[in-house]
Amino acid sequence: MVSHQGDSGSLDRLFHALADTTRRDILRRCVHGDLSVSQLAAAYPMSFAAVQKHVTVLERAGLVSKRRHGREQLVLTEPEAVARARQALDDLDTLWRGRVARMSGLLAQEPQHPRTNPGTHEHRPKEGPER
Amino acid sequence: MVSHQGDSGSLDRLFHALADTTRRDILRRCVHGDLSVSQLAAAYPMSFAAVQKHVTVLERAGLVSKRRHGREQLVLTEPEAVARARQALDDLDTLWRGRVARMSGLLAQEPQHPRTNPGTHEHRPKEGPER
DNA sequence: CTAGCGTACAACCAAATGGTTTCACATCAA
DNA sequence: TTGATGTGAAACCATTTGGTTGTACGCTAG
Repeated sequence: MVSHQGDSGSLDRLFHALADTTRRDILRRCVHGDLSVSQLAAAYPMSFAAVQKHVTVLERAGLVSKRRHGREQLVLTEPEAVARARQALDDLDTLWRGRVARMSGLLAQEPQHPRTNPGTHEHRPKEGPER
Repeated sequence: MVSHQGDSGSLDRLFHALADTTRRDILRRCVHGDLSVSQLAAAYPMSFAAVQKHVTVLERAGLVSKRRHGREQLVLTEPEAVARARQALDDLDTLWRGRVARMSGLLAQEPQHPRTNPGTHEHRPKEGPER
């Protein structure tokens, strides 16, 4: 497997869309698909246009679709896009697991290159400076 | 159990760090943890400082850690952070699945309350200049 | 010790982001 | 028809991002 993802730009858009609290909240609210953009907008302390932009970002990432209902647009989250994002993370994890398996497999025949095995690595050496 | 993640800002940082092809590639290269920042930088068509900034973004998101080896800094990806991101996606998916189950189960006795009060939903509306 | 490498950080710049207000256009209700 | 409502898109602004170059500093090699 390790499906090497085709389009990196689409993944960029996907993760970028997920990288905002408001947008993730919109996704959560729209699993039912019965909220219009304006109903959605009423739930947030920002303008209608701002929420509309968030929805547009989600739409271009494939994370939601819109369905007309009269003059309203009902927003519906697309679980397949979420699955695509998860697949990318799974690929990373698989890579990591592969590394572990390979390490334990080669441990016998790779007799300790002086500083190859870090052993216990400490967690979070320090907090990076504010940028 | 749908662990409602505590810090939204940390998830923002996580997904933002993942939303760049170069950074995802760095993550892939650093599963083995034996590459220094300058070795890493040699692999990309940009300056050392640019790669260093990418590493900093990954570090602040918790996706990599650095380990000093002499005068070099070896970069190591942290699979636990990847798991955190995946957990967030799983929560979304669970929500979606729950919706399907609930719909087929409760369709008879839940006659569509038109609009749930927007104000009562906890949303954590981005306190302060967090962005 | 001195030279050089690897790293960190600052200053700077163009472009993108996230927000605002405003205007235009459909569509529904009366 | 008239008017209110829902949506979309533009212009604009402040801040962030992603890149550059330059400089300072720690560590290792000779």
